[in-house]
Amino acid sequence: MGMERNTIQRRAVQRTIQEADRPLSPEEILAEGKRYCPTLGIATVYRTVKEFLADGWISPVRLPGDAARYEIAGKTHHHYFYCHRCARTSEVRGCPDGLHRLTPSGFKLEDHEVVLYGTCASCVREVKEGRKRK
Amino acid sequence: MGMERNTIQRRAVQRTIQEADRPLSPEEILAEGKRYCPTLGIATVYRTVKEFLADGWISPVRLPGDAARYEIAGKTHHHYFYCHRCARTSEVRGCPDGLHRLTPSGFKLEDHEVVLYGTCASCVREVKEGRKRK
DNA sequence: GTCGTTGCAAAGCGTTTGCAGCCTA
DNA sequence: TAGGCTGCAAACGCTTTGCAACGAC
Repeated sequence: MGMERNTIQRRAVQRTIQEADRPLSPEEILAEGKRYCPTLGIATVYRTVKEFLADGWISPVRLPGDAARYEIAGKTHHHYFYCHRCARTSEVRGCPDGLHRLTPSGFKLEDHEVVLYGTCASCVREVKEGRKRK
Repeated sequence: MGMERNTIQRRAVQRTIQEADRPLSPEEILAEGKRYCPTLGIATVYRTVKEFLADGWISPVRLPGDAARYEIAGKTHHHYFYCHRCARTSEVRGCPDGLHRLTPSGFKLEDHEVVLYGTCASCVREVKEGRKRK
């Protein structure tokens, strides 16, 4: 694989992505990665992510209209829930039904992407707390 | 509605979006709009699009990894089929079932996006033709 | 004539790249 | 020690904003 030198920075990025339970944006990788390497820079994050992508070790998660996020490759098929309040992306298991029914006749369906939008559990909780205090 | 003055520029943007048979990016709106107003500037396009969005006249089309595009609002709720062969985006009516079933417990589902990927009817036909000739 | 609107240019913002110095092997 | 790797800062492309001039009403 492309990694020729095993540096603190690369281990930090690798570990960060590995330990995350959701796809991370470069900025999120930087913030978390600094816990393992305080001098970590954003340029290195971008360069390392690019390398890991080329290696096939991670795969890009592209939500409509949002910056790319990255997660370990080879996970089982899944989709995403995007919280518009905290901008975090959670993983969603399973697929909706009837995708083939939607496909126009004559078209060949090969893949699909589903993104759910709304408020995540912790934000729902915070909103409720906020209302109580008023 | 927000439009207080009926300027050439706004009419140009409005007409461009109205006459398009597909969602347009700001850059595409600028290029087309210049046919109706040669002095049209990109800043005005962004400002006008923002206004139209606030007015509810147009709605954003968000495809994964792609820049935002805009189309006339008020169409019935729909999704998109992206053909990876000709890179065209078709409209798909209806929604899959069981979206709520996918939503993690405690989360509040407010919206969703579905993108189908595959081969469109005319590309399916072309591929078949190609095979026959062999 | 007023004042909302425009076009330019500059500023933001996220991402990429050039480069001198650092550090892994 | 060599040269890949890093961090800084500048460059980039797209979008937003400040401002003086313009023009719809």
